[in-house]
Amino acid sequence: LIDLALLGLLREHELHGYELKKRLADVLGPRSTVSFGSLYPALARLEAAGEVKAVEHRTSGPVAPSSGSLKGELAAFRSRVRQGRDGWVENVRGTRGKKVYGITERGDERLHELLVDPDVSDDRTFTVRVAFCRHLDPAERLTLFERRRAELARRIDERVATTNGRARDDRSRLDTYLRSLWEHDTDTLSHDLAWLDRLIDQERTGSQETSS
Amino acid sequence: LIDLALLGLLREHELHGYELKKRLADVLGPRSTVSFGSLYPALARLEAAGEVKAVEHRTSGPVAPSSGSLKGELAAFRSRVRQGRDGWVENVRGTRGKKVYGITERGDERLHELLVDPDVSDDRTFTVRVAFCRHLDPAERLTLFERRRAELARRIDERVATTNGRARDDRSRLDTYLRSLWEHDTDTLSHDLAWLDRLIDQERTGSQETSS
DNA sequence: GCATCCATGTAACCAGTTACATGATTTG
DNA sequence: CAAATCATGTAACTGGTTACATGGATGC
Repeated sequence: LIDLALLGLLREHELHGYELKKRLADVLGPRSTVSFGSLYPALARLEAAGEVKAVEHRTSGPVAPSSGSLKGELAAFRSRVRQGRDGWVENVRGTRGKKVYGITERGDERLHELLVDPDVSDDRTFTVRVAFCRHLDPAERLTLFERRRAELARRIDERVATTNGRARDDRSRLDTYLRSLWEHDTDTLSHDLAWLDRLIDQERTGSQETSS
Repeated sequence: LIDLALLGLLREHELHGYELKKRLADVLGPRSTVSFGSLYPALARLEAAGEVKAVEHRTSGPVAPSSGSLKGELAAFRSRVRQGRDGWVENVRGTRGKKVYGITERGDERLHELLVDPDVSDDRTFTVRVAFCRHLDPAERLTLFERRRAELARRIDERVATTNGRARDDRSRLDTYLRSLWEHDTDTLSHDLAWLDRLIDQERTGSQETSS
C-alpha cells in the first residue's frame, strides 16, 4: 500500500520524505496518511530495490506549492539554491540535508504492476489505486473499475444470501442495532457500487475524446 | 477490537473458540472476521486477565443454533452429554476437547469500559461497538452515537475547509479521478452521518417506551 | 478405516504505529 | 541565541495475518 502511494506521488514530481507525507495527507485525506516511522523505512526499501533513487534536484523549483505552510519550505529551497551557486548543493545528501527522491524505470514498472494487480478485494488499496489510476491507459483503468464492481456485487450477493438463509423468526430476533448496522452496511455497498457505475460510465463515454 | 468482539459475544452465551469465530462472521459480516491465529491467543489473554473463564457447559444446550453447518456441532454436543453421564465431562478441558468460555464479572466491567470509551475515532471499532451497544443503557448509547456524530461532522468540516483552502485553479488542476474520489468520500461521510442521525432519533423517541 | 470437518493451538511474519533521538534551518 | 519548524531516521511495540502442527469426532 505504502509503496503504491509513494511511487504514485513520485511518478509526477521528485519529492523528499517530509513533503511526501504532506502530499499524501492532501491527496488521500488526513485520515489515511502514513507515519514517518513507516515512510522512511519504506523509502529506504524502495531505494534498495532500485525503484526510486535520491536525486540532486537543483534544476526545477518546488513543484508542489499546493497546500499549507510551505512558506518555510520555499525559503529553504531558495537558500539551498543560493548556496548551491557556491557548490554546496553537490553534497546535500551527505550533510543530512533533504533527500529528494525520484522514480526510476523499475519503479515505473512496479507502479504499473501494482495498479493492474487483479486483486481488488482490499478497500484501502483500491482507494489509493483510484487516486493514481491516471497512470493507466483507458482500457486498464476500465478493467480495474470493472473488477472492483464485480467484487462489490459479489459482496452484496453474499449478504443477500445470508439474509435469505436466515429463518424468519431468527431474523426478527436480531437486535435493532445489529439490524440497523447490517442494513447500513448494505446501503454503503450499494452506494459504492453506484459510484463505480458512474466511473465506469464516464470511462466508456469519455474514451472517445481521449488525450488533452 | 478483538477483545470487544469476544466479550460482546460471550456476554450473551457461553461459547468455544471455533464457534465464536463463526458467530463473529455472522454478526459482523464475513469481511471483518478474525483469524484463529489471533482468536485463540486473545482468548488465552482474556482468560489470564480473568475476564473470561473456561466453563463446563453441561447444563444449557447449544445456545446459538442460528447459522450454517451446526449439525455436526449439535451431534458433538449430544455425544458429549451422553458421555458426560459416565463422568467424562469432568475432564473435558484436559483431553483437548472443546473449551467453552464464559464471561466473568471482570469481563463484564471490561466490556462496559470498552463500550463507553470516549474515543470514537476508529471506524472498525465503532462498528463493533454498535453491534454490542444493546449492553449499554439508553443514555450511554445516546452518548456513544452523539460522540460519533460529532466525529463525523468534524471530518466533514475538515474536508470542506481543505476544499475552500485550495486555490481555484489548483482545484481545477486536480485530476478527474482524484476529484471523484474526494467527492465520493465526502458523500460517504454524509451518508454515515445521516445514518447516525436516524439512530440518534430512534434512540430519543424510543426512550419513552423503554424495556419491552 | 479413510476422508472430512471440528477444534485448538504455535511460530513466523507483516504492515503499520508511537515514542524517541538527532540535527539542520528559520524566525523572532 | 532561543524557540519553532523542517527533516531524517531508529527501536520497540501492536494487532493482526498466514502457514503449520496436532488431534478428536463423524460420516461414508
